[in-house]
Amino acid sequence: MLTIGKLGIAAGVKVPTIRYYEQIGLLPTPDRSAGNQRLYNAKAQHRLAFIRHARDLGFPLEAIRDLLSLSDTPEQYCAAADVIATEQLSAVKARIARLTALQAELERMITQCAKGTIADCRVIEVLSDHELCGEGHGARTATRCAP
Amino acid sequence: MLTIGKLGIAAGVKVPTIRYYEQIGLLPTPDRSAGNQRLYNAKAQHRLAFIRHARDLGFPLEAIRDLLSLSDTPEQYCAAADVIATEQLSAVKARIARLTALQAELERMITQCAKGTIADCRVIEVLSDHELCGEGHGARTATRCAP
DNA sequence: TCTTGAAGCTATAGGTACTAGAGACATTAG
DNA sequence: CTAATGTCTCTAGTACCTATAGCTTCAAGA
Repeated sequence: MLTIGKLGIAAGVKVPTIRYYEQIGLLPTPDRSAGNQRLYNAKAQHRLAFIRHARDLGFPLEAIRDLLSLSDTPEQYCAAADVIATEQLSAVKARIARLTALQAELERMITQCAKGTIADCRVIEVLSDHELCGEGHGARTATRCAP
Repeated sequence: MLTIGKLGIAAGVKVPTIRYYEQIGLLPTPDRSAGNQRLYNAKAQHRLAFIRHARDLGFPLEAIRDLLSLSDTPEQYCAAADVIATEQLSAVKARIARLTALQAELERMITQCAKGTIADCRVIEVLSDHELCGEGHGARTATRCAP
């Protein structure tokens, strides 16, 4: 059984964040020690690691709640989870493309910087170019710049 | 000259967000029409598209402010610019590494989830398994995905 | 020209996902 | 046993928007 601090280290999540996840119902209320401290088992650690990775992937907490409920009721089809994952995948690919372009421009700037001023800074041009977006623009947060 | 609504459509940013960016000094105060409506030129549109893309890539507004200062003051000393660019470059590289790992994870998820019910679906397992993280996972804070 | 409906204005409040702080109790290393 | 660290609850604050209210301006059709 892990205390909340150990769990946080194991899963890579800060302690107040764990308590916050419990508060909003993403994590079940854990057992308590004689001194009222939270005690977590391996299953809780698994669940928290899942939440943390999904957040890293850009899933909003509500989507994570849905995914968890799908796994909590395994008789359901997985198509809903697959749809969410596929959406996130295209968003991730678009981000990688734009970051790679920005990386190239920053490297060019740093090289140029070795010789004079940055009079021809093109950072804005590089990152304001919609060509790197894919297509649709102006959707909502999670899927911006991704079909 | 664009009105704020047209600008929002062009750059993929909601109208209240544009006003918010102006309020916090990320966008300069624009000209106004006779009837007090904001009017934007192509330069403002470029700048807003840049902000939006940088936000999409996960840069905090303060980092964006730094990046914009590179192009706002091209005459500034290269040393200062170099510091900003180098800082941002390492942030960009870390993001690319992490996103690439996450892309692999998502692709694996989708493949494994292609058929069947949640009972066979390894979405939760894959996403809670630190072994499948790859490198850049946890770049945001030093302690995430700890051993 | 009038009108009507979308789009703009300011100001304020609310939302998501945390994060930090205070002050008290619990646990553990020396 | 004591000192240091960890955990408890609670409240408040942050970053970054987003929605609402109540008003004014603009543009296009009758």
